[in-house]
Amino acid sequence: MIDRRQNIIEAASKSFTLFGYKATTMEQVAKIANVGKGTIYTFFETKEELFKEIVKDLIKQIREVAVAAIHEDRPFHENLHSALYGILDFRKNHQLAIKITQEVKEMNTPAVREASQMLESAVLKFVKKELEKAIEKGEIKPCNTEITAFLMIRMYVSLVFDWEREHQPLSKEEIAHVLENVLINGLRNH
Amino acid sequence: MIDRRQNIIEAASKSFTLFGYKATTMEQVAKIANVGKGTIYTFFETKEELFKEIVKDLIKQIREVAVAAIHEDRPFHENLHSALYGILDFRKNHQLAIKITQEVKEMNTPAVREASQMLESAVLKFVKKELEKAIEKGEIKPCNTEITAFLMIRMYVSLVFDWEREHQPLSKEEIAHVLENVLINGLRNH
DNA sequence: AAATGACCAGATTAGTCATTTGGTCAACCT
DNA sequence: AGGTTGACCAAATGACTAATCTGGTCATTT
Repeated sequence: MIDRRQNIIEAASKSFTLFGYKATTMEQVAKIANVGKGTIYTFFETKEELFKEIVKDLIKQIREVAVAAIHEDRPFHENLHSALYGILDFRKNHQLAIKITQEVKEMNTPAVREASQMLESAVLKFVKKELEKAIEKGEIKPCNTEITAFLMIRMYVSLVFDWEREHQPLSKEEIAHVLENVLINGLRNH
Repeated sequence: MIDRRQNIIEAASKSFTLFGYKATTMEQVAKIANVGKGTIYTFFETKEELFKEIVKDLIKQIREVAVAAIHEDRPFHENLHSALYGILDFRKNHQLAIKITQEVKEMNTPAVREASQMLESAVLKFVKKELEKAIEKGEIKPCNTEITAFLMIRMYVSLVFDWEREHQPLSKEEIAHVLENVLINGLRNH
């Protein structure tokens, strides 16, 4: 029990992942972390702050996944595809991310909704930056990067999460193909 | 009180619009329609069937709006824009459509969810047909019309409904502009 | 023959109260 | 003395129940 703070974070993370934000009690976290409940409050002002700390870390991990998917020498659409797909794949497999989305849908806890928005906004910023880089390189034409990033993410989320609600799920390759044809090349018949 | 059936439909429509599906009682409908409760059941098997009848009519109206927006001599993207925008504008202003979306979000009543899906699927079919027509005419290149229609609708809904959750709402012209640049022409720098 | 509303079983709701929980702080180690 | 703790509190929660409501039926009325 050397680093009590880290200990608490790990315990809380476990509990949030397992039971969600609302169903996690501070006493539960204290027990898992092997500390008294009061100790938690010497490191974190509130339950919410503790949660935010963990979400911040989650966002950091996501950014790492995205950055790792980018190779400066590859064409823009390939990079964007692997980055976005990586992000969504991470989110699809990361238990805490799943719990957050679940909880925001079925109980709409304010703190959880806020966390979810922060997550979204981090991804938006990332895509926007990539768009700007691509425009500067001349790979794509100038456009409103805010709206375009927003749309691209929506499309990706739709393809990865929503499409399979009523259809066969799409493979990574199919999604890449759709992205390139619809978004990059455009539908127009040249 | 000549056409009792129509009378009931109108009363139910009023009530569904005002209070939503769940909060509408058959007795309420009977009272508004000036008939006995039993009479409703001589025309409609269940509350759900009555609701579906009304939704069917709503879909018909939407189709009319969309069809009216199409002019065969205009380019594909203009038609699609005015049709989709017309649909969403209708939906945004039609009280019953609003109630349905609200209710499916906050109570998720099965009958209402189903109605919402039927609505969506009707729009999807419409856009898909328009895409096929445009491909045949050679206006756009061949593509998976199902996925593409799905994506276009998602994009439109995102732009019209979701974007303004955290930004200035977009004008009709801005949306048309984004549609043409992102979807039709593509982002690639030629 | 068509329309009706009293009626019923099952669902929903309002109200209650005991339990739980986030957060505090005086006592307690070390 | 400074960090740690768990008993403690007000507020929130949720389990439970009684009362009400509602979709649907059907014997009676018109």
